[in-house]
Amino acid sequence: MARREAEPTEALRLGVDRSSPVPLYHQLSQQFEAAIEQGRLVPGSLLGNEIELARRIGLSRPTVRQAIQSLVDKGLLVRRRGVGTQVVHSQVGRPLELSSLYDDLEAAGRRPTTRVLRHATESASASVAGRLGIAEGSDVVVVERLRLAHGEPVAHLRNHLPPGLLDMTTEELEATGLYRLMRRSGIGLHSARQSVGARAATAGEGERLGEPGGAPLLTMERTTFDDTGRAVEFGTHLYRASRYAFEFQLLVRP
Amino acid sequence: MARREAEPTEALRLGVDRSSPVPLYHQLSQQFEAAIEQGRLVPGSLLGNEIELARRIGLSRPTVRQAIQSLVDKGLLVRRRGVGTQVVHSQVGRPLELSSLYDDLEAAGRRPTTRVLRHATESASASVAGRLGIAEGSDVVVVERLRLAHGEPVAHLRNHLPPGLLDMTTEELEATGLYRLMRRSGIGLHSARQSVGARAATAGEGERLGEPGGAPLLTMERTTFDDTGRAVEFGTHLYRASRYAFEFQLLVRP
DNA sequence: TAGTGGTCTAGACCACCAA
DNA sequence: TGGTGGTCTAGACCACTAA
Repeated sequence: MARREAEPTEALRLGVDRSSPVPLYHQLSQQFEAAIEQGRLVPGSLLGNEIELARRIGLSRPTVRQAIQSLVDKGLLVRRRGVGTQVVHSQVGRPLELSSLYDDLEAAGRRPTTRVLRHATESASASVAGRLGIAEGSDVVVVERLRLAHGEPVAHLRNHLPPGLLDMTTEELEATGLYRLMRRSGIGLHSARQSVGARAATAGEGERLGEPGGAPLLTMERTTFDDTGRAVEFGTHLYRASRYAFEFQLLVRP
Repeated sequence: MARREAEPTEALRLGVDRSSPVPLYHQLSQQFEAAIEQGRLVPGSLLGNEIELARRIGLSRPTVRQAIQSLVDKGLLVRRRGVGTQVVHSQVGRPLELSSLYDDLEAAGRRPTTRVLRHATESASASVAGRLGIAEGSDVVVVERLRLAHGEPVAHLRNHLPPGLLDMTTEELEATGLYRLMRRSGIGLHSARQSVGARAATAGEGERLGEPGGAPLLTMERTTFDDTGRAVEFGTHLYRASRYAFEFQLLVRP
């Protein structure tokens, strides 16, 4: 006997526009994603089998699979052989992204501002040169910034960049975040290696950040790579632990 | 004129075993990955075009593409339309994984051991119930452990688990990590929401961890979900900042 | 046993990039 | 202008799950 349960996707008006330059699988995955986000596809509901889905929408099965796979990769759907494809049971948060403090603060409505403390070119120390994969003693751009939220210090950011990579003004650095400037100038950010730790503030660090000496600080070191694998930035950052924590969502690699 | 450069993959002895139960695309991607790791494919080298590659190995192009795509997802390869597929220029570290302190310490050769301080069932507080998605006041399993490396305290771990999920003994908890126990009992870990911060140690916390009161500690809160999206664990952990930092690799979502 | 996703094939046309 | 990856099709057989 055929298990004839209500097929939630039947009410979804799925379809694609073949005259659009947007890939068909992407159009489809966006429709599924919107339906999940708006609650039209509730957690646990089945998408229906791929072959029937493909027939109904007028696509081939591989294309439908590609759409579904992209949402599985995002953690929104789960596939079970012999069972079907379901919406995951609980709300998954934002997927992990290369976090930008500026964007994080702005998204939280905390009105980020930046004070540029230093913006210069100097010769690379061994440690900086090693992180950026350039020769020791060659030129590097150094930027030190104080990041504030609602006028209160949140973090002290020190970045080293390879020379000639990014032509930015101090005004631009005060108006937005470093990652946005990079993306805007066509640098394709790809990955980053991060180390997050903690230590007590020195007297000078405490003064800059508005904390007493010895106060706990979050530390982050990060090297960011573009999509050819070249280092485009090395950062050494200090965060007021009383004002900031890193939040992120991890997906397990199968 | 045909650009006839040395084709590094020609010396790679690529091939698949069709009698193996391992998927063909997976066999192929493993061969590429091994070649990259061993330096037989150096950064920047081209893989050769997909159609020719498929012909030489005796696979269809989609299968070869699937193999390549999995390495692109891992950050080992870069595709450029009109150019080809290249090995990324710098060695990328381990991809981001749901980190297990036990595994991290073991991989670093730091001989992790565990002392179970508490292993009991109690009724869920509002905060714990909310994180685990269960009713307030219902039973939860609580585990408190001290994790040591080379006999020195590194972290204090407190976990809450929904009842009936995992039947573990105190001996098992002393012998291995919680994630390994979960995987061993068939729980498919899927994702986690983490928050990492810092604060000063209280006198009691300092005593347990071998730090003076007021010493900086790394804090982590984590809720872990299985592949149906149900919460399987909520943890509140304290790490000695002098002995431990989180290291991880992030990939930017395209 | 019936139904599902997992894998694989052999083509096709298009969009982008470098020379 | 030629070569590359990006997308798409219409099938096929297999492995796993639930009943």
